[in-house]
Amino acid sequence: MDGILFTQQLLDWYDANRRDLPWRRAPEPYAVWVSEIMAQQTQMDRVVGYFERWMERFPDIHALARAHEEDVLKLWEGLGYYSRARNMLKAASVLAVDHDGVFPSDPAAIRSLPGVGEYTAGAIASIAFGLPEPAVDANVLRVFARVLDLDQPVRSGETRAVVAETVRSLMPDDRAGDFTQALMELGALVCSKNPRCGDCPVSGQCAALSADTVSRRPVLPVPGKTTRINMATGVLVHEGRVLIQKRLPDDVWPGLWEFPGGGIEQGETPEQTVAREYMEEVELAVEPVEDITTLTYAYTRYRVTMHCFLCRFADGSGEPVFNEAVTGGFVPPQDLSGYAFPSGHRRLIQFMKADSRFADLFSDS
DNA sequence: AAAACGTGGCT
DNA sequence: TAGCCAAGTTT
Repeated sequence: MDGILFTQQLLDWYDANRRDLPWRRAPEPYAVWVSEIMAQQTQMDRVVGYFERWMERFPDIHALARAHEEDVLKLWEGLGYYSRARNMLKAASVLAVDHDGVFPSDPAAIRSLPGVGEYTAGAIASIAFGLPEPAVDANVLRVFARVLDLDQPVRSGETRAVVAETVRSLMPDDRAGDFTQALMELGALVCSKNPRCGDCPVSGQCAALSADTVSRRPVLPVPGKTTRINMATGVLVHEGRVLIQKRLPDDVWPGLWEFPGGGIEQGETPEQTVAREYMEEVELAVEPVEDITTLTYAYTRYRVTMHCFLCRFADGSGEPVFNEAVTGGFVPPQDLSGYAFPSGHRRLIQFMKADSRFADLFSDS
C-alpha cells in the first residue's frame, strides 16, 4: 500500500465530507476531552446535544472542578455509562489541583487521567495538540481490518498493535488531528458495518476489497447472551408527593435516583413484588392500587420488563428507612425533573405525565 | 482477561 | 423482533 497516497486521499475526502460538529470549530483541549469522553460507545449524533448543554453549564476545567456530582449526573442523564461523568469530575479535580487548570499536552499525563484510556489519550493528544499519537477505536480497527484484510480477531492485542503501528506510519506531521478524525469519520460514514465501498476514497488500496472478503472483515468476537429480567416497581404517593431513593455506590446506576422496586421472584405476582420490595428496601407497608403501565428497556446484557404500579400506604402513613439506598424521601412530582433517573424510570415518569389518570398529581398547584 | 457498565436507533 | 453496535475504560 502507498502510505503517502492513502493519507492524501483520506485527508482530501475528510476535507470534503467532515461533519460539522461543535467541538471541531475550535478544537481546544477541554472541549476535545469532553467530546471524546461523551463519544465513548456513543454515536456522534447523540453526543452533540449533551456536549452543548455541558459546555454551557461547565465551560472550563475550573467550572467542572467546582461542580456537584448530582448536577453532573443530571446533565449526563440518558447518555449511559455514568462512570464517565464521575471520572470527569475526578479528572477535573486533578487538572485544577495538579495542572493549575491547564490541560496537559504530555500524552502520559493525559493517559493518567481517570476515564482516559489508550484510545482517548491518543485522540486528545492528536486532535487538541497535533501530536502524532495513534487513536485506535472501533472505527479505526474496522477500517484497517479491511484495508489490510486482517483475519485475526479484530479486538486482540496483536491486531491493536498492528493497527496502531500502521496509523503511526501513515500519520502526517502537519495534520495529526485531522488524520485521527478522518480515519474515524471514514469508519463511521463509509467503512461501516454495511460498507459503501463505492464511496470510499481509499478503495483502491483496500486488500479486503481486492480479495472480496469485505463482508468477513472485521473478525468479531462471539457476542455474550442477553438475560431477560422481570421487575416490578411502585410509585408511592402520599399527600401529593412521591417517594424516590438514591442508588448505592458499587451497584448499577450508582448515584442515580429511582422508585423502589425489584425482581419478581418465583410464584410472585408483580403486586406482591412491589409490596415485598417496599418492606425490604424502605420498611414501609404499601399496597399497589393502580396498574400504571408495563414497559421494557435494556441495559448492558439485560432485557428488562418492568411492571409499574401506583401505591398507597397500607396503614395510613409511615417513615421510610433506606436500607438499600444512600438517601431518599418524598418529593413533589414537579421536582422529579431535577433528579437523574435511569432511562426506565425516566420513561415511567414521562408516561405518567402524559396520562390523564395522573394529571392532578402533576398539576402545578 | 473476561465481564460489567447504558442507551437508543437501525436492520 | 431480537440482535447489533456506537469516537472504550475499569476491575
